[in-house]
Amino acid sequence: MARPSAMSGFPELLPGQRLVEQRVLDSLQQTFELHGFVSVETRAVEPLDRLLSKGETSKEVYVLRRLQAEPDDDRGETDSASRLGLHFDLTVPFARYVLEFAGRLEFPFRRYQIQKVWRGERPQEGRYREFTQADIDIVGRDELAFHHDVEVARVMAEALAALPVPPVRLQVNNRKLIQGFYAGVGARDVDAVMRVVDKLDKLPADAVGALLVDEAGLDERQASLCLQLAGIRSADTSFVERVRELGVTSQLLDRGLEELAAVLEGCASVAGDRVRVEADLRIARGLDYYTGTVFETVMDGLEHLGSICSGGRYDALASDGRTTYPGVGISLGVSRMLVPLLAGGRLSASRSVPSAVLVALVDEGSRPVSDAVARRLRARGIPVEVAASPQKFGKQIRFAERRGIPYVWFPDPGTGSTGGQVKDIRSGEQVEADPDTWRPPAEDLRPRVLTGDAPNDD
RNA sequence: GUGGGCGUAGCUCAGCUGGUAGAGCGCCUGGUUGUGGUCCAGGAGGUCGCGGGUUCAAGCCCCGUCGUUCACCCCA
Repeated sequence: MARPSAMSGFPELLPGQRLVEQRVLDSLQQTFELHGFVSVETRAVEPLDRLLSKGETSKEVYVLRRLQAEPDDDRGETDSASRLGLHFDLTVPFARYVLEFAGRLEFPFRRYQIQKVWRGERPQEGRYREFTQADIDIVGRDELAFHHDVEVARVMAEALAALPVPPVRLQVNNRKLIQGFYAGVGARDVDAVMRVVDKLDKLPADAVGALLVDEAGLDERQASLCLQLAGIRSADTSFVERVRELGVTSQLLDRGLEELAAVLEGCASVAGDRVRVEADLRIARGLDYYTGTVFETVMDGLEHLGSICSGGRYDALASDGRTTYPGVGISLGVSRMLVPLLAGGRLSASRSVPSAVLVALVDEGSRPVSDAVARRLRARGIPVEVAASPQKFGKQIRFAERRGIPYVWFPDPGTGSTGGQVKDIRSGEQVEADPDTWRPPAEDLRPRVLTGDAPNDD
């Protein structure tokens, strides 16, 4: 069989890269759990009708079909309720999960979920057909206090700050604020205004202004006000004053300003060099189910990837017709964030295997001696592997070097498994050692994540 | 889904106006008597994505196809 080649949009990592990804996932899990979020995993498939109910994402869904299905037994061709599709995000499955287990969950329910999702899109950098998302959401029954918006932002900011990635900018806005403002200036089609304003990162401001007149039915003055609003950004609550200066008033606007200010104040304690939290009144999010706070996040120097982490407030995350479950959540695109950094060499692991020590093999006959040394080291939590074959020591050292294993242990068959010498192959230093007491420095125990910039940034 | 670029050794690529393939890196072996990285000397490895066409002759031109990549769209 011919050598298979990479399948575009289905990124696969090399061992050292996977090591970095695992570190990141561990870190996320740790932060989320520190804030009391519980892990949930949902099945990979949902009924097609449920996946499609959110709108026109239909083209993106991968459909599942049994190879042996009888053609005429395949009601699925027409019956979307019995057909299955792979989930394309974690929010839809979670909403279904909440409804299904509502009777056995405690509300407000806070969960994190780290899983693969699938979208049948045209792939490109940062955009994949199979990728990992890490979501946190808080969902309430009938109502959900606003302070959870602040909480979700703070948890994600803290999670991002702990990751070995470039600094990020968490941009926050509020749908009530912009909708209230647009209504306040007299826009008749508020959604149309929002859609047009959303084009600001693709088109120059005057072009967007023209579109506001042509497509959203605003007059010049209204369009100008909307553009001025979109231009407001601040890392503190000073945006409130600047919005007031535009002289537009509405109740909804007041509410939005209040909420957005609260999010910024609430995040002040976690914001820093690694994560900057700012109000950006340009952010709208295309998705129409957001009703309040909205988030978008970009990495410094990698803005072209788009948002790596977004979400917001839904008044109706889920509803069974009788009870409504409002929610607020953020979704981190782990693959979008990591894969370009790994591919560009900006993120790597100090070694490609967990082993801190390679125990050399003198000859096949003394393998039990090498195994015993390894066992003693492992008993104290030191990751160890034994050389595959009794090659010349030069070869065995090179074996370790290729994998980045920092230490090679030379057993002394004369003394059995209790002695030998250990060599730090980076410095060349070699000392007598006892496998029951020797241990590597803490920083060598596990592979480290290296963030050194390689000559490749975009 | 729409439009453009590209597909040559494991990797990154070169190959002039068509004359039956090259570099760097990597890999393997050796420079004896069990300690790598440097250096030196050898060596392995390619149906030039695939199919068809034009031509005495195609990696190079034409058509198709698949793959890949970028932009739009959408989004993580």
